[in-house]
Amino acid sequence: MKKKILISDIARDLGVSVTTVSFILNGKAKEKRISDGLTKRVLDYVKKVGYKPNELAKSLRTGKTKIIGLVIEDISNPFFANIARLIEAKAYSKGYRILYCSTDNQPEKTIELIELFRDRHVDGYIITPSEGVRETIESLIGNHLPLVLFDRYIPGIDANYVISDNLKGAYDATAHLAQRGYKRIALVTLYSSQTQMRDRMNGYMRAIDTYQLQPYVKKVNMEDDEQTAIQDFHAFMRDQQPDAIFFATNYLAIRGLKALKQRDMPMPAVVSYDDHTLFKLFTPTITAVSQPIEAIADELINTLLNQLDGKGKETKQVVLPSELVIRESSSAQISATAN
Amino acid sequence: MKKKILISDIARDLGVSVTTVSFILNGKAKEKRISDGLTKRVLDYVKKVGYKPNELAKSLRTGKTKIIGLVIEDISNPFFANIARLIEAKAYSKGYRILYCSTDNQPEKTIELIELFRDRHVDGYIITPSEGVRETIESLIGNHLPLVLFDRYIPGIDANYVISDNLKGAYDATAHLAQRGYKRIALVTLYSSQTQMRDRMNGYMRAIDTYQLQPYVKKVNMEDDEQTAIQDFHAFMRDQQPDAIFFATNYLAIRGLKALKQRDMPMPAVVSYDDHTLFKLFTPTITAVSQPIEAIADELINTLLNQLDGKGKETKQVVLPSELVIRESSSAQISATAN
DNA sequence: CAAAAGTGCTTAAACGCATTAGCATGATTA
DNA sequence: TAATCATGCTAATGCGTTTAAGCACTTTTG
Repeated sequence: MKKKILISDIARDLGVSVTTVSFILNGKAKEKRISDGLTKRVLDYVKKVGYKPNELAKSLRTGKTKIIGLVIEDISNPFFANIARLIEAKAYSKGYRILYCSTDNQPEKTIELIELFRDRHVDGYIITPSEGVRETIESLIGNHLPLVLFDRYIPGIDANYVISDNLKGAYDATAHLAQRGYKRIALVTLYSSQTQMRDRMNGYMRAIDTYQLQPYVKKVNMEDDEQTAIQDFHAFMRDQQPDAIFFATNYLAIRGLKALKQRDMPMPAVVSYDDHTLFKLFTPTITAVSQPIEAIADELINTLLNQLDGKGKETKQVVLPSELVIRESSSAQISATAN
Repeated sequence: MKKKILISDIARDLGVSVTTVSFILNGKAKEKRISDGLTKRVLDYVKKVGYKPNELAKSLRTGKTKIIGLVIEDISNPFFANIARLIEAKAYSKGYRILYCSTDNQPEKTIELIELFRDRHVDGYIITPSEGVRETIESLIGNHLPLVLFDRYIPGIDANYVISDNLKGAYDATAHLAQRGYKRIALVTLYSSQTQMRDRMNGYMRAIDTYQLQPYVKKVNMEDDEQTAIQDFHAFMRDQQPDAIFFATNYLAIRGLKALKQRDMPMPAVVSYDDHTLFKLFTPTITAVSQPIEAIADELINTLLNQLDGKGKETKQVVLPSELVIRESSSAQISATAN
């Protein structure tokens, strides 16, 4: 176990001061008018002995950690996992690393995690805010900490955010079902007042109004265990007999499909908010409102990097269009044969 | 933006020394014989003003960061994402946080990431090693840094690892297909000499021998773009006409299913190594070798925590059983009707 | 030709905390 | 009564960096 080399070792060995070595290492040789000869000598020696600065000491001194905190609802959800992946790649290429945690959308956990990151002095935050975190977010903004929210925002707070056009996406999905001739179009969503859910609900309602249909809304409690949830869903299907269902998230869709499969019920038409790699492999293939994952990740990391560079004083609020990907599950034919 | 409170502020305000406050904060009040009265007074004041120590300074001084580095092949792969999720939860409850990065199984990236974590002084490592990282891992072990490998190991290195029984899992899957009467059972795997792939190949081969069948092996290059890969796969299907396919990973299975779907070919029987939430929703439902995700995560984090506590001097190598989950995709009936 | 500016470095003070060694007091012991 | 000990705390140092300020020259400038 060879002992760690310090900057002072370099300085001593070369007969110069620590400061000089530090300047050279941080690319300030020219600025600080250090001779080319010495610069080269130091650089060569550093490479030769394989010296690497202690990042902790560096961070303590500079206040920068080159770490971005990613506070995300659930890293095992493909939508979030894919975005995380893209963010990670982009951040990496800019010299930033990602520290992440999943919140399960629980307020206490979210708050705790944000404070944790703050203790660690992360340079910036990318957050999917749960409910009840208004004060925490306000405090970050008050302290001028670089921050971007995504997937949802907090009404009344002037923060950067990147979301998809939930209202239009939900409207399009519902309108599509209506145009295909479905009359009893249900929405399956969460008990949640978060903006993305609220907007999807509004989009659904607007389409229902446009086509003068009756709304059928089933709200699901994510805390329920799977059995309860499935029974609950079966009851809803039995009572309301929808001929089409719009699921407000991908995991609701997956749960719903599972429940439908179990009971071998007449298969309604189905649309899911959020696409999934496997939806195109289902029988029938599943129609989905696909969010522009690359664009979201790009906007997120660019907005954050801008802030980190000191640019971007203005807050930036980005709403990206979602695209309705029409597949078999919402076509009248399939539905007819399935019935 | 209120100024950050320091430990020295607490000390000054209370008229005691920084040392005393530090002792109390670190639970050494009793050990250092500090009076109960003062202890309480300090604790109360700390709570009142909401003081939080600077974790960076703490880490610099103690050499501990309370961070675990998770170097994983691909966080957007559900198998890894789910394990990451479980590890995160367990680590969190023990006061550790997770810093993660995806390697894409590229050696240079893996090495770079490990060194990065080392620079950041993470306390421990959980790694899915790519090929060509032997020296890096040896160096970690040589420096007595707590470390657990998973999903695969590095032959000849005495490191902790947690893997599933790939050989038996692959054998069972193949044997299952053979017992169902399939004669032309193909293996689709990667160009890779990593242990998990090697063992799955060996398991397949052993079953092929047992049932005296002919092997049909298709190796896939993950660097190929999707179109090339699909064409390649179609060619293999055309030439070899397998009646059953065992995919060595979940993403190979997904790619394969996609390719099969595109061409509307006669559907072979299918088994995938690694299960997937959605496999039970497919038509037909997909038979899979399911790895014990919870057990893997538990073993991983426990082994690491033990090392971090200074216990567990002995290296620990855990092989957990995989379970064959039989569904429709490998039943002879379905296959017959699909043909 | 004196003052200003440039040159190529170094000194020393942070950054915020943990920790070792030690010091002053009063109580106990011999 | 002096030596010893327990008590309850503090001074001082170290962790590995960055960086503002400075130093002793030489060169340029007005």
